[in-house]
Amino acid sequence: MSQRELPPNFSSAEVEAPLYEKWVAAGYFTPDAKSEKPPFTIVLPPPNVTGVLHIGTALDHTIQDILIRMKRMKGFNALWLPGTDHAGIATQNVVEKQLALERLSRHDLGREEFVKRVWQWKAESSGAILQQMRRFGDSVDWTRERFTMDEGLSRAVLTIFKRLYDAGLIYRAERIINWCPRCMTALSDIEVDHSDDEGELVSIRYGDGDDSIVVATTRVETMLGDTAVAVHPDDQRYAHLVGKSILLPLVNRLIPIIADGHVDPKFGTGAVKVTPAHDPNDFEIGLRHCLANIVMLSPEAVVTGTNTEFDGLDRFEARKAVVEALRAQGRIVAEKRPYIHAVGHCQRCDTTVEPLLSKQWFVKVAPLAKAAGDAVREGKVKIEPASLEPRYFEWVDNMHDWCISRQLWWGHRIPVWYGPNGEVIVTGPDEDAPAGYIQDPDVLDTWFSSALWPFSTLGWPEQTEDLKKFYPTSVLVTGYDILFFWVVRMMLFGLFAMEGVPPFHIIALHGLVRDKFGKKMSRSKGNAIDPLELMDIYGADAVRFTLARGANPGSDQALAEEWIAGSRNFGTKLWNATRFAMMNGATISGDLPAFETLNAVDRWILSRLNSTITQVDELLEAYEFARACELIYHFAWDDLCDWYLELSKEAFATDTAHDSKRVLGHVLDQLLRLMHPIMPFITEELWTNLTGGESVVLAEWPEPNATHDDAAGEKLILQVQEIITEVRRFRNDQGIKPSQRIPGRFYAPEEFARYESAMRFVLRIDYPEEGIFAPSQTLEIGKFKIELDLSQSVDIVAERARLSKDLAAAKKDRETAIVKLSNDGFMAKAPANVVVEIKERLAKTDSDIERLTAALEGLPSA
RNA sequence: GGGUGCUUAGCUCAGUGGUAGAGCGCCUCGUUUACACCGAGGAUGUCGGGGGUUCGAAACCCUCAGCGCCCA
Repeated sequence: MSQRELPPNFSSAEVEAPLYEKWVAAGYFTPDAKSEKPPFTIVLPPPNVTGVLHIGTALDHTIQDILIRMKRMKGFNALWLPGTDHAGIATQNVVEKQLALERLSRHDLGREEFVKRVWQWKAESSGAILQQMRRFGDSVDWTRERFTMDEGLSRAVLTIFKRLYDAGLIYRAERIINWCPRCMTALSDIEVDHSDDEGELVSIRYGDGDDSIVVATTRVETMLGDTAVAVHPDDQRYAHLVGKSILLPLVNRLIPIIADGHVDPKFGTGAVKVTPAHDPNDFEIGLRHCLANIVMLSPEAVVTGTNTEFDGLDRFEARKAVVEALRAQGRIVAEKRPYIHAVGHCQRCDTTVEPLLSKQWFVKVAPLAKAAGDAVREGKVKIEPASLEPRYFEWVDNMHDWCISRQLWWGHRIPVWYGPNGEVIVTGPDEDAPAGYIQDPDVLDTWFSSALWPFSTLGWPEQTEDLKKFYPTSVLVTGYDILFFWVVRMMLFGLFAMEGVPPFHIIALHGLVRDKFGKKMSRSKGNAIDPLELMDIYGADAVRFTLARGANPGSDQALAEEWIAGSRNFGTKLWNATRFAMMNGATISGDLPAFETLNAVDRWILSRLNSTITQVDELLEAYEFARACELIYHFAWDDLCDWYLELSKEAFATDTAHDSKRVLGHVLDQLLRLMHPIMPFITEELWTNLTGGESVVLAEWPEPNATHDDAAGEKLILQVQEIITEVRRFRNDQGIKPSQRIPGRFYAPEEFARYESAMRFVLRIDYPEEGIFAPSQTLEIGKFKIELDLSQSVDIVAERARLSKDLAAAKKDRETAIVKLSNDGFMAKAPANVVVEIKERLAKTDSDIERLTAALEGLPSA
C-alpha cells in the first residue's frame, strides 16, 4: 500500500466518471441470485423513455442509492433494478411531433409503420436519463435493466390481463370517461389535472309560463344532449312539475322533469339539466331513471348529430353560439362572469378534457383495493412516514373503477379478440386467436404495465431465480405525488398476482423539491433548477448531499444553488482534512491502541465517532436522511476539523503523536465509509488513497464500539473547548490579532496539565520567560486560570463590556434556577436528575457571579 | 364541501414536557505548519393570537387567524 500526496482540491468533473465506470466494470452493483446473503431489493421507479433527470428524480435517486449502498456495505445481497417506462401518450406525442415536421400524421404511416418508427426513435434517441443516472452515481445493476415493452414484461402483461379477466375483474362497458380531444384517447381519472379556470355560469329558462324551470350550467352547449331536468324529491317549489315534460329549447324535444335525491336543492335554482352522455353524475341519474344517452360531441369535440344549426361547430364555438341563440329567444335569465370553477385538463397536453360516454375496458378495483388497504391496515406493508397513511386509505377506500383502454398505437395492445358472431376471447402469452377474429385496436394504459414492475422485472410469470430471491422488494421509494398513480396500482396487481404477497415491505415517501422560497418549480416561473447544470459546476456529490440534507420524511424541501455550493465546500473541507491527515502520517495499519492508553483528545474523537456512527445508522434506517446528514456534517466539520485536528496539530508537529496517527486514520476510514452512500465519489477517492483498499463500495459498514463510549472524556474536552473559546473571545474583544503570540501562565487542575501545550498551540500563548513575565491580566474560566502579559494596555471598556455581559447572563441563569428550586411543586414532582441538574447550574452561576463581580471590581475605572 | 398539513432568527427549516437550534445571509478581525470552497469572534426570536392542562409548554388540549396540499 502506497500513500501519495493528494492535490489541494477535489476535481469532481475529472474524477467522477472514471470512478463510476470502474465500479460498473468490477461488477459491484450486480448481485448474485445464488448468493446466501440476505436480499435487499429496490426497483427504480422507471422514468419515461422520453425523460431527463430533473431535480425531483435526483432526490428520489439519492435516497434510493443511499439505502442500497448502505445495505450493500452491511453485507446484503443488494439489488437496485433500473429500467424505463414506454410512457404511452408521452412517447407517442414525441414521435408524432417529429412526423409533423415531415408533414405526416401517424395515419399516413399506418399503425404498423408508426409503431416501428417509435421503436426506431427509442433505439436512437432515448436513454438520455440512463446516462445521467451514471453521472449521478446511481449504483443500479445495469445487467438487469428492463423496459416495460420488452418481451418478458409484455408476457407479464398478457398473463395478468387474462388472469384478471378470468377472475371477472376486467370488463368492457359504456361509461363516462375523460376524453382528450387532442390526444384522441380516453384517460383515467388520475391522468386529468384539475385547475380553477375562469368560465361563465349561465342560467337558462326551459319551458314557458307556470311550467317553466331555470337551470344553470357552465357547459351550455351540452344542453343539446339533455334528456331530463331533475329536482330534489322534497323540493316543494317544483313538486307540481315532477312527472311532467318540458320542451327543450333549440332542439324542440320533450324531456321529462324527474325527482332525484342526488340534486342539491340549495345549489342555484335547485333544478339541474341532465345530460347523461356528457357528465358522470348525470349518467348515474340517467341509469336510475332509464333516460336516453344522447352523445352530441364527436371524438374531436365537434357538435354532431343534434340536427341543429350547431352541428359542425367546435365545442367552444358552439358554447357561444348556443348562448346567443338562447338569448335571442329571451331564455337567458342570468350570466355570472367570470365564474371560477374546476376544469379538467389532459395531463400530457393540457387540452380541456371532455367527459364523454364511451365503450372502454375497465378494471373492477373494489376487491383489489380492499386487499391493498388491508395489507397496510394489517401492517404487512408499512408507509413511511406513517402520517401519510390517511391519504393512502382515502384513496384505496374510494377508488373508482380504472379505465385501462387507450385509443393509442404505442403500448401493449389489448389481448382481446372479437369473433364474427360477437364472440369475445382473451389470449394469454403463446396463445393465438382463431382465424377470422379481429383484435381490439386499443392499447393499455401505461400504468397497467408499470403496476407489474416489482415482479415483471424479476422474470414473472416464470419462477426465476431472481424472482425467488428478490421478491418481495424491500422498500419502494417515491414522491408522495405518485402514490396514487403508481404505488397503489402496484399494490393492487402485486397482491393479486403474487397470491397475497405485497410487492414491498415498506413504502418510503419523500416530498417535492421547491425553489429557495418554498415555491413550486416551473419553467414558466423561471425558478426551475437543473441538476445536470449543477453537477457540472459542483459535482454529483454536492447535489446529492444537498438533497439528502433537505430530505425530511414525506415533506417538501426548498433548494437553492448556494446551498449546493455549501455542500461542495463541505466536500472540499473533507478533502483537505484527509489530505492534511495523510501529510501527517495518519494510518490504518496495525491495531488500534488500547482505548485506556490514549490521551483524552483521542478518546474524545473516538467517543464522538462512536455516537455519530450509532445515530447515523439509526437515522438512515428510519429514512431520516436530513438528520443523518446534519450529524455527519457536524462531526466532520466541527468535531474533527475544528477541534480534533487543531488540538492535535501541536503533537503532529513535534512528532509525539504515534497513537494519534492511528486514531486519526481510523476515524477518517470510518467517517468516509459512513459518508459513502451519500457522497460516493469523493469518499471513494479519499478512502482508496488513505487505506490503499480496493473500493469503499465494498467496505464494511461502520459498527459502533461500546468500549469507545467515554462520557468523562467528552466532558473534559468540552471544558477545554470552553476555555479556548473564552480566551479567544477575550483576545477578539481586546483587538489582539489572531497571529500575535502572548506570554501567559496556566493555573489548571491536574487533569488539564496534559493538554496545556495543545491549548497553548491553538491559543498562541507562549510559556513565560522568567524575569521578563509581568502578568497584566487574569482570565478565569471555572477552575481554570490564565495570567497573560499584554504588551499593550488592556482595553478597559471592552473588558468591562465583556464581563458585564457574562455577569448578566449568569444572573439570569441564576434567577431561572432559583425560581424552579423554590417552587414546591417542582421539588415534589420533577424527576431527581432534573433537580440535580438545576442545583448544579445554580452552583455554577453562583461561582461565576462571584468571580465576574470580583473581576469587574478589579478593573481600573475608565 | 370532506380530508390533511403548516405557522420557530432576514430566508429555508430541525426541534414530540426540563436554560430556544442548524444551514445560508449579516457584522468585526485575520496571508496561523490542510482548507479563503478557510479560520476566529459576534448580532438577530414575547416559537402566529388567545385560553387551558402541568411543578414546568415551542412541544399536549381547546379556540381564532393566515397559508398550503389532496379529494369531491
